[in-house]
Amino acid sequence: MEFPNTGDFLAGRLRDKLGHDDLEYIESLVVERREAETGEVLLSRGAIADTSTILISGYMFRTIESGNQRFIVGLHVPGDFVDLHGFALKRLDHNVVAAGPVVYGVAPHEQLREALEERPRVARALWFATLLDAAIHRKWIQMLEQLDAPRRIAHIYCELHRRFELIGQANARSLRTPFTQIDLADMCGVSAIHANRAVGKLRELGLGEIRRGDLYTSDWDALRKYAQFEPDYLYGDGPLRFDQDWL
Amino acid sequence: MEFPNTGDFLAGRLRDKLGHDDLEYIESLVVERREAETGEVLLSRGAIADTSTILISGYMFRTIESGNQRFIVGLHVPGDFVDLHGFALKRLDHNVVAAGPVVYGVAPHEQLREALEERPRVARALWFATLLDAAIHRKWIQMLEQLDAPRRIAHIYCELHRRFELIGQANARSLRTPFTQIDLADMCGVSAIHANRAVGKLRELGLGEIRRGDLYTSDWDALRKYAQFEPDYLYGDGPLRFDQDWL
DNA sequence: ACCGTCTACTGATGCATGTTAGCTTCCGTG
DNA sequence: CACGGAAGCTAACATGCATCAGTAGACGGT
Repeated sequence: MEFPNTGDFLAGRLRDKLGHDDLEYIESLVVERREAETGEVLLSRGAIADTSTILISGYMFRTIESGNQRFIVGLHVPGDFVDLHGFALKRLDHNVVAAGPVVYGVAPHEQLREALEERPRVARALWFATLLDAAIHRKWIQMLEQLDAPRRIAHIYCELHRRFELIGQANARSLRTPFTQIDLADMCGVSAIHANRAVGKLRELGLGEIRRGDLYTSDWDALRKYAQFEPDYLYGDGPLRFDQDWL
Repeated sequence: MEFPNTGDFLAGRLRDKLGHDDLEYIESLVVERREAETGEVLLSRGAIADTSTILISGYMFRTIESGNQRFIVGLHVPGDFVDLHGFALKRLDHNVVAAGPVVYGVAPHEQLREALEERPRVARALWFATLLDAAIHRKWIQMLEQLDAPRRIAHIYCELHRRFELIGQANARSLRTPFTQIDLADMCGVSAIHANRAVGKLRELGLGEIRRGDLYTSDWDALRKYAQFEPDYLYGDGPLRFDQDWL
């Protein structure tokens, strides 16, 4: 994966929503490429940022700290802008942390502001990206209200798998992540011990084997059914399909 | 409360973020005022809307249905646009339901689109509103991951109280809502029976009395402490204060 | 090779919450 | 006034999950 101007690493989720020149334009906003290690805090709550960040490879967490405890409130996959909201809100209400080794790009707000003013299609695509984040948040709320721990874990992996499908990077029999069981626990709102039992239950049920964060399964459909996973909220190809005409 | 052109019922949360003429402009987008009864579904998942809705009085729920069960994933108070995201996403991923008797305004997308193009400050204020929704979603995720049922209920009332403060409608000793204990249960992801226990516990602890949805308390601070409520995420006056200069 | 640390895993016990069932109070309506 | 439905409430038992205690393997540093 080269950089810059390769034309295939950026704006993953928007890839088939925008024309070639808009995509190239978005790429051109990224002036620098950086790397970070597991656990590195890329953006801190309360800090004022003058750049926005796009994830190129790896995973990032959105976390909220509260009394020595960490809560994971969102996940990001390659191609996601992780802090577009920081552009408009100025100060972030949460942290952004590297879930494993990551590569990311940096886009100065100054140039983003210019983009918003001069490229209405790009402006709306970026707005769409933040609205998609909100839709995913809502699904997590429902997931936490409805599902028990094993199903929450299954749902998270199903969501990630679908998100990788949407950027053409899904694998038929596995999904590789750097997540520890502690990470899974912090996403699901359960203790690490219980996350371990939940992982054990998925194995026991024959739905999937999670080893060092990597999920191996022979039957995604069974896993999706178990987790009651319905992908509509990701605005891919289903009934809620994102309306391209609008852009 | 008259209509239209009263200048004081709309854009509650944006009131002190925009100038007078921008507020008037937003008001002018609302071409019709309507009413609805408890439980009425104002917007259905999957439907295509050509208008956006602003809540004038009462409460609305955002709900997701799943297998005969209803999950409440968000709340709205007067002055909130409840479906701005419907404007950009076209199809909604969830329902919007009247939590009690409501009055609301309707703004055609056509005019909103014009507003976005001709009034960059208004466009950014509306974007801010959707980002604020997302920040609230994140807080709910954390709340569900961290708190037990009594604290979740307390947190929800503290959040509502603060949101009413921000639009100048808070009451020092009470907060009136039309919520049933079933509604509270569906917000907290617990059974109705357990919501009842949680309400009983708050009463037992002397933190507040909830009767037919109305909360009476003599000590908001104690309630906030119990719920570990930190209002920063609402982007009011705290350290995360919304940056007016930016608009 | 040794040590400490991090991650995965297991069992025992208690609290939080779900489920089922039945009862009461309130309120609108015939 | 009688009635019925919806909301609030209570009890008894079952399950989910937290907590505490402890073991074992992987890994990096010395």
